[in-house]
Amino acid sequence: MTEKAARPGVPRRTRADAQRNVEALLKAARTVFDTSGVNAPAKEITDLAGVGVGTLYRHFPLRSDLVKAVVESGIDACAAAGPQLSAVHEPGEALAEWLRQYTEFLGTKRGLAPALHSGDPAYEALPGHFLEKLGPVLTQLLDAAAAAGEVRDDVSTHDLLYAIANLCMPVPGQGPEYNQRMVALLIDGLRAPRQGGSSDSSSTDDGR
Amino acid sequence: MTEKAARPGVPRRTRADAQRNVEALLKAARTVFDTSGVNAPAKEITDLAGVGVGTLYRHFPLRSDLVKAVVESGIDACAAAGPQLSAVHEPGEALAEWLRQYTEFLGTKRGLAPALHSGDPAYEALPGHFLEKLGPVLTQLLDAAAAAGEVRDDVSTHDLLYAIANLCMPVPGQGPEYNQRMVALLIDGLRAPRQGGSSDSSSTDDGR
Amino acid sequence: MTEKAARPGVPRRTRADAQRNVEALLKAARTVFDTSGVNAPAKEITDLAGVGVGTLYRHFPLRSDLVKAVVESGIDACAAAGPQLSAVHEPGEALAEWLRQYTEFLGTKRGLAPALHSGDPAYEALPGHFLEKLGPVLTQLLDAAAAAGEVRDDVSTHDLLYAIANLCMPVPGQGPEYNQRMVALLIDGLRAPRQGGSSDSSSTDDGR
Amino acid sequence: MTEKAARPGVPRRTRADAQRNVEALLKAARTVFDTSGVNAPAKEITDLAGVGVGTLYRHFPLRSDLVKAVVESGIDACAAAGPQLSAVHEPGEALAEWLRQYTEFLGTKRGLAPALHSGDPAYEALPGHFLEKLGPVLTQLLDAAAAAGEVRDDVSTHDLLYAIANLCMPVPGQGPEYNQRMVALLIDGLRAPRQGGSSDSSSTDDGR
DNA sequence: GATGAATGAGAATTCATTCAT
DNA sequence: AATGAATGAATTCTCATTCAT
Repeated sequence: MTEKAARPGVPRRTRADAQRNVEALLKAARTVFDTSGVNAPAKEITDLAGVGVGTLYRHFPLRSDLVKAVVESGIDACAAAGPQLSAVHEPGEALAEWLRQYTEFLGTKRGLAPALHSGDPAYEALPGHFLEKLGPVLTQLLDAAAAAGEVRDDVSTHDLLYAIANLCMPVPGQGPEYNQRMVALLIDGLRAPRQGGSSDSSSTDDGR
Repeated sequence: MTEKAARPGVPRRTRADAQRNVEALLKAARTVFDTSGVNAPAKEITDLAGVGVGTLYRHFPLRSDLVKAVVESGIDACAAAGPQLSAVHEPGEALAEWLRQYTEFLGTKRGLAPALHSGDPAYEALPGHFLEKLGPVLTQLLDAAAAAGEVRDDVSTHDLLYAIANLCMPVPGQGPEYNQRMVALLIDGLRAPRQGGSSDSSSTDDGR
Repeated sequence: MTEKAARPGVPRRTRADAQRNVEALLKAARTVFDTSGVNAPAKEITDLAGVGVGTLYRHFPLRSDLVKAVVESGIDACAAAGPQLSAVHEPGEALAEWLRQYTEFLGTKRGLAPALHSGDPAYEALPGHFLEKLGPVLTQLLDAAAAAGEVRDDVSTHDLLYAIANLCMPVPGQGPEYNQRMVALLIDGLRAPRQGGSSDSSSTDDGR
Repeated sequence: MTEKAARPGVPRRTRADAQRNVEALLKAARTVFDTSGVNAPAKEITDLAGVGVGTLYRHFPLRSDLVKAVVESGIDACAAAGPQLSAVHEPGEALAEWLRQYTEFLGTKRGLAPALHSGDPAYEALPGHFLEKLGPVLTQLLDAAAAAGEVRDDVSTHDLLYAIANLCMPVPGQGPEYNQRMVALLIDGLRAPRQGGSSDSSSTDDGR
């Protein structure tokens, strides 16, 4: 029990290898997810990472653990951008810009989208992680912009986070710039005075 | 339905059963796809349809055949709505209304979305079917609205068809009305004068 | 639904094959269990039976289903012997003889013993099956013998069924006749006037 | 314990730790064997012992080494009891009492029984260890009792050692006292005048 | 044409064992 | 000596697909 301390010269270093493996796995997973989807055989990932399957299972016992780790990588940077943008832009523009960055961030994780929509209960928790980290950031931006009258106030943080995530799904024959373009369209809709539809559609129950 | 009569010399008596089976399979597939995704075990579908697996394979040798059939069911009605709407609405509103109907149509096929984004090459052809049938219809509406200056002219049929398909992906905790709401936002963006960003953002390369 | 009836000439015969497979599996399982224990790889059994693994899983989804089936095969014959013996023997001898036959029956299932004692919860239900079928039979014999004063009355059906099952566990270097011999010893103990220990042992807590 | 002193020239300092580990492993193994069987994952044992897997393998390279060590722990005390009992009891009672103590000893190792009956060749040697240590002791007692006419003379040491080991297998819903009771029954049979079966069973080939 | 039993390839997962630290 | 990360063989189980009836 006290032996570890009793051997000061052995700082339990092997961790470096383990860390390297975890990173290799993460990197490989990102690649493979993009290539073959989140349900790609574990072997494909470990082969790419150059480790044995056992190593994958040691660090990520559940497939969803790996997915989660991939999802979460980079999310902090995205969250951090919010306050910074608020500081240097008008509320509306800060919001728009953050959404563009968010879109870009999602472009990084294209292969994950199917997992989020797979319906597999194992991934049910994933969106929560997004919300938890990014929700508060976006809420801040959204509220500020709404308060300044620069965007409509009937769209929630949650609405937006998911709508954009949806718009970021890869589309055959199109790259990330397509998604940026569509998101821009949505943002325009957000900033435009609410239209809802002309004359007769105003009576339509459009689910709002 | 009229096929029996179409082959006078062939007393193909069971044709009615086969037809009934195909329909049962289609119905079951729609349900199961929604519930368990497009890769649900074949057994799940055949059990629900009340037929043997063999019957499924006879009519839909490839899984993608079944998916394709499900995708295509109802698409004609959606396509037909275009001209009708053009006839009774202003171009912009006709477009908006058609997109709403398209959204509703997609709501019918929620379970299919993952297939479209699965990356599985077997489903690569699916989007083509959409485009083929619905593309011309939407193009007509879009061009008319753009010509009338009611919508921006830098968004293509293809762009829109996919963007809305993306926005129609199911979101946890939300029903179809959520998707309608987000689509409405996109439509607003489409009808709004192009903004691209406020003053300073005009210089920003916002990916468009 | 009514189609089956509509084709009287097709009596759904394939069952013969299935039945043959089930029997082949049961036979193979009995052999393999004896050879390699109840936890032998499924492949070993299916190879011996000459069927694919899938067939094993179709008929016996759980390993314990197979074990149970093996356990139960032959149990009815054993149960049936009870009344017959009662009819032609004195109570004490009927009991003894039945226990001998029970021992012989267990010899048939030597490989199963470890399963019963594996502690694996999957097999927890197995003893129940024994009890259910054989318990009543033995109870009858035991009560009759006790009533006739030919055996002690402080040993229950349950006690005996398990004790003998235990005594029937294979012993290295010994065949079934060893087990018969030990069971005979137990039976002698059962028929002997209760001793509990001589004079001084009467004060011993002998666990009874 | 006294080993340090036993090797004067070798300043083997860590010996104490090693010893402690071995003991911890033995204790843990006993527990785990009882709980999860002899084939429990090594990790389960090392976790309980609070050591790394490597340590387990250092001291017990083969699983059977560990099992053997567990089996043997306590066996000496059991062996030693024989002569003591002979000294203070009549031959028959000495034997009976020793068998009771042996039963109690086995109760300590309940989890091991499946190993002995697993058929796994790795454990084939185990029974030999029993025999080697306890055989001579029991032989002495048995011979004395037989010579005194207090027990039948057609049951061997080997027979008894195994029969009782079998009777000591855990039975669902029963504790060690059940096993004591069944062993007592066997002992009664041993002490009873040989019966073999009444009149008519004498003609039965009852496997003896 | 319909059925469902059989097949067997494929994927997940576990765990004994090795070995670098 | 101790540790625990890494490995990968072994095994289970599932399911798409075929095929005899």
